[in-house]
Parts: sequence; structure tokens; C-alpha cells
Amino acid sequence: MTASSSRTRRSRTAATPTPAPEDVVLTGKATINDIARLTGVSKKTVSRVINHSPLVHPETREKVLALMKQLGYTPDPQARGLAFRRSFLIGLVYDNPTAQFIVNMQYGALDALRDSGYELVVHPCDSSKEDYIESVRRFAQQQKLHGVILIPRVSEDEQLASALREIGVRYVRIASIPLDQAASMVVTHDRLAGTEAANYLESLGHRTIGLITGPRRYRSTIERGGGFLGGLDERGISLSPDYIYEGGYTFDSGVAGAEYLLAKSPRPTAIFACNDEMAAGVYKAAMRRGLSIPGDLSVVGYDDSPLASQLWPALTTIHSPIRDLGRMAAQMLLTDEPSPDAGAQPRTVTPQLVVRDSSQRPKP
Amino acid sequence: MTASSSRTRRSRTAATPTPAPEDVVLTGKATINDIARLTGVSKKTVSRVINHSPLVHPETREKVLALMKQLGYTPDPQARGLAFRRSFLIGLVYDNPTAQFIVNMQYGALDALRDSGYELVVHPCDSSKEDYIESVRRFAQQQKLHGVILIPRVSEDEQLASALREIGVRYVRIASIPLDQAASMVVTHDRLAGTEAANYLESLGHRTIGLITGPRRYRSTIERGGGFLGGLDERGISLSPDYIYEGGYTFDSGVAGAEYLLAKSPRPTAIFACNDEMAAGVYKAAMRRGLSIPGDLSVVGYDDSPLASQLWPALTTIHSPIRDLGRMAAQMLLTDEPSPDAGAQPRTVTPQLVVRDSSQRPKP
DNA sequence: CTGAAAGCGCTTACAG
DNA sequence: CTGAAAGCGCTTACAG
Repeated sequence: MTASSSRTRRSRTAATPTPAPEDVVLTGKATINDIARLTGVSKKTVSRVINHSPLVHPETREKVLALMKQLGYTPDPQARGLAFRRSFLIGLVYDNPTAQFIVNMQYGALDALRDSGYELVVHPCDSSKEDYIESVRRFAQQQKLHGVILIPRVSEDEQLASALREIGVRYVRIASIPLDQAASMVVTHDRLAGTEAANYLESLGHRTIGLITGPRRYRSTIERGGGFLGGLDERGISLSPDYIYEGGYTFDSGVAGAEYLLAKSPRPTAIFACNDEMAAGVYKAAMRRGLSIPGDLSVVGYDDSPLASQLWPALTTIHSPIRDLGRMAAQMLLTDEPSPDAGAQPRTVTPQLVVRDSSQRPKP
Repeated sequence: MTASSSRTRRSRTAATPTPAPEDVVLTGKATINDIARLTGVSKKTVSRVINHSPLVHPETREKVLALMKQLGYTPDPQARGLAFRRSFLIGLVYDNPTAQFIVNMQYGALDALRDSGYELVVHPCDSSKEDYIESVRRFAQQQKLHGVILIPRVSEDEQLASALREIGVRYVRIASIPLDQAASMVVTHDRLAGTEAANYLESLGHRTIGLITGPRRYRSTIERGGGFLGGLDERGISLSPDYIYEGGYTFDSGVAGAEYLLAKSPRPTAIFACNDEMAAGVYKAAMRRGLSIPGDLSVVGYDDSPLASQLWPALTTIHSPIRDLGRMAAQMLLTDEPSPDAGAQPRTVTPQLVVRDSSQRPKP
């Protein structure tokens, strides 16, 4: 008797003697009924094994697990989902950051989901559109997502978070400050990293420094930029507002920012760009002007994307462990529903400075 | 009566008079039973409307559609999937190409899936591992995927394709030659594009030319490289084998390839790198040696990723419409099962040369 | 520790 | 053109 031929008698109860396991053919399509019948227990007991219930006799469990393994049985996620009233899908919602950022985040999340039975559904969106929250809500509700990972900038949107709360979909927000209860947050301490960049440039001897930030509406702009300015300030360097350029986290805005800053007098001897893409733009502007890096200009970036080591000279930057962040967020979603503990501290990651070849002491 | 309060009497038949629509509250959780009962038709008829069956009286259809819209009803994909024995998920399977490539492909696929009720599940894998085919098979079978998009290099793996055929999962393969029946292929005519690069460099007057290919195991290597060599050959230039370097489609291999080629005598006046990442590596090697681009060395890349316009000088390259490829592949999967037509031609896309600032006539 | 019944929200197979 | 019954493969609620 094969597992599949047995399906014609699915509705009978499991009173027949268990056939010798050798008779069973691996079809990869066994169901809970096959497992129940062939092991001589009820569907419910098989279900208990699937769901790791402790209320199963160890021997029974072993017998069931053995047959599952032999048949290559895995429960049907759709059937489980229908009964559970939720799916085994994790959504990744984001609004157009750089390709490398998205891909690393995906790899991280997938690291955590591997062999968990959960899958990752990607959902880019455009947060500048009026109805984007409604559209994410529909996505999450329709797919009955088990959880959602939100990355900047959508992670900073309070309305999106409350829309998800309303429909009872769990989420983890990755952001540069704690915005939510600890169980829903992964915090990257961008402020400290910004300060580290400031300390580093000051310690090299730089006094005239330019800053290219991200867009004002990103929290990371406030944190990275604020940390940087605060760090300089603590060391007695006050950076005049006209040495700050608001970029857009894009290559082109890095070029524009550097064009602006390098035209100033006195010309800055160092520029901190709040991501690597913009730092690459700074390289381009510097080359155009015939300025050498780091001889005439030190550059520090942020992210430590592959780009950073591909630039020439290799870029000094802040290493942001994006893949780890994705992994942590996904892990938190797989974890059992935590009791909201108001006193708990959110998981926090502090990016670290990586010194390469784009920075040195300024020329005397 | 609200849609949700009605759920307590789900098992009754729809004999009660239809309540005034104004009484109905939008909960976003209406079911097919609610729609059936409130419109006074059977579930089956509602199901026909959902599935665009022509066997529904137009008036009935209108009535049903109107209520669906009013209640914000969308069928539960899990329940549909369970009954259909397949899900509404499209898998994207790939083996570690560049971040930009993956992300563009995802955007393209999502373009086609938008508002279709289908979602995109990403599935990177490592094709160098022994059991990767088995693992993709499990993924596709377990999730009962509606279809799979395969991109190079996994798209070129005949064993993977037949594993998917065996379990009855549709797929579309994106590759640089027709490998399968037309309905399962999107072909990028890399060979022609390679030839175009050759013609271009020859027409500029280059005679000593270097080639950095992808890895031998990629079909695109044979096509791009072969097209390039063939194009040169037709114009009377035969490229000596020691001016060909087998790269790995990575930045570092581009650096290594250029180091190798630029050390040769006579030094090539132009290099064709088979993707932009490697072309960026060529830039680095050239800069290290103090060679100016395009003054001392013309460089042509392949892909036209954002990197190409970010390099300085901007890279002359072959524009590969990756997002379009993703969109086409996903569209083909959404289309009704086509009858295998042996005579049909696969959809073909020919990448085009984009001339920027990294190429010019060689110095006399 | 175990199980029979009912249900999750749909569709198929059949009948009319 | 329409519908009642049975089923997809699981779980919940209840009972023992």
C-alpha cells in the first residue's frame, strides 16, 4: 500500500493494523491522515507532534516522527494557515533604500527563516504615496502575515505601525532610536557611530570639516548627523551650518554635496558622508576637481557596503551590520509572542568605525 | 447585522431576505459565505464570480461584485490555495548575482504581480551545494508555488528544470540562449550585444583589445565573450587567447583581470568587461597604474547598472533591461497555462550599447 | 496523554 | 445559468 493509494480511504478511522513501513512509498505528498492511519493514532495526536505539544507520550511521538521522516512528510502550510487563521509568511516592507541594503536585509531575514517553515515575501512600497499605509495594511491582512519587518524609512512611520497593530499583525521595526516597545524594536545606535566618526576625524587633526547628511525626514539623519556634530562640539570644534549639506542618501546628492562643500573657503579637509553611496559621490566630485583622496581630502562614509572596499582608495566608513539586523528582526518574529514588558530594553546594535585608506592627517 | 456577526450562522442556507446594504459594516473580514448570504446566491456562484467564470448571469455578477466592493472582500488566498491545491505565490530562485541585479529583477517581477493577488517569495540558494536542487524542489513543492522564476546561473541548470517539471511546478527561465520550450523562456540575446561591443571598439580604431569574461560555467560568458570575439573576427581582428581573462563577475576579479591585461605588451588600448562590476575593477587597476580612462584605456562594461553612471568617467556599457526581464517572466507565469507549441519562438530581448565617457579613439 | 466532531474559507464534481 | 454536498489538510474546542 502506498501513501497515495491510501488517500481513497481517508475517511475511515485508523482501526486497520499498521502496515509494514517498507511497503510505504515516498511520494512527498503524504497528509496528516496518512501519518495518523499508518501509525495508528488520531490526526489530533499527529497535530500535537507537529506543533510540539508536550501532551504526547514520548513513544507515540517517536513513532510519529519516524514515519514523518520516512515519508518526507511536512505539513501543508496552507492548510495549517487556514486553520490557524494566519499564514507562515513574513513580510519585508521597505521604501527604496539602496540595492545593497535591501539585499543584505533579505539575506539576514532568510538566515533566520531557514528551515523554520516560514518564507519571506518582499513588499517594496512608496511612502510618499497617499495610500501606501492602506496598501501595506491590505497586504498584511490579506496574506494574514505572521509578521512584518519594517526598515527605515517606513519603520519610522507611526501611522503604519498603528495600522498593523489594529489588524493584529506583529512587526519588528528597525530604526535608529527606540520608537516602540522593546519586543518590536531593533535599534541601531547611529548616534554613537556618528560621534565615533567625529572623534576619529578630530583626532587626525581635521578642523575644517564638511557634513553631508541624509534627508531631513529620516531619523537616521538626525542621529548620524547629530552624533557627529555633538562629537565635534565636545572636542571644541563647532561646525558652521554652511558646512552642512542635506543630501538624499543617493550618489548624485553626494556629488552635489561635495561640489558645494569643496567650493567653500576655507575648503574642508575632511567630509563625513552619511552613507557610502554619497561618499562615492564625494569621490567623483573630488576627482573632477583634481583633488586627491586622502591627500587633499579625507572622506568617511557610513554602511560599509561592498562599494566601500571597491572604491579607490578604499573608503573609511562605519560598518553597519545590516544582515545581522535582518536576522535579529526575523528571529524576534519567530519567537513566541512575548508579554509586553514596559521595562525591557530593546535590542541595540552599535555600528563600528572601519578605517581604510580614504582618511589621513590633513596637510599642514 | 454586520458581516462579522453573521458568521455565527454560517452553516444556515441563504433563505433569509437580503438585509439593506447600509446595515453592513466593513470589517475587512467578510467571507464567501457572507457574500453569498447577503446577495441571496450560493457560495458556488460567488466562487464563479471570483474565478471569472462566464457561467454567471450578468445581473447576478454585478450584484455580487457590488457587495464585494462594498465589504472590501477579497478571497482568502490560503483557502483558495487549499482547494486549488496550489498557492498564489511566485518563487524567485537565484544564486548570488550582484545586489543590483537581484533587486531589479524583484522590482520587475513585482511590477507584473501588482494587484494580481500573487506575491513574490524570494529564495536565494547556493548552486555549488550538492543538495541545492533538492532544496529548491522542497521549497516549490511545500509552498505549492504557482510558478518559479529562474535567473542565471540556476536558470541554466537542466536538472533543476526537470526537477520542477517532475513536481508539476511551472517556471520561466531567463537565460542567454533558448534552453526550453518557448513558453518557459525569456531569452536575452547577449551574443548580439557582445558583437555590438566589438563593432563599436573596432570602429573607434582599437586593435589591441583585452577581454574579461565571466566564469566559464555561465552560459552568458560563452554568449557575451563569443559574440565579442566573433564580432572582432568578422572585422579582421583576431584576439589572442592571452588577452582573454576569465573573471568571476565580481569587482575583485575585474581588478585582477585588468592587472593581468595591463601588464601585457603591447598593452591593450581597450578592455571589454562582461559586467559593470568587473569594469569598475578595471577602473581601479587603471587608476593604480596611473592610466587615465579613456585617454590611455577605453573600457566597456555590461549591464548598465547604476554603478555605470556613477563611475567617473561614466561607463560605456551594454544596457540590459533586467527589470523588464523580471516583469516579462512574471507575466508569463500569470498567463493561463499555454499549450506547448514546439514551433513557437521564445520572447527575446536584445541588450543595447550605451555610449558614455569611458571610451574613445585610441591615442595614435 | 488521546480522540471524534466541527470548522477554517474556499473549490471540485456532480446534478439540474 | 445555479446550487447542495463533499472535500482540500490542517486546528480548535470539547470530552474523556
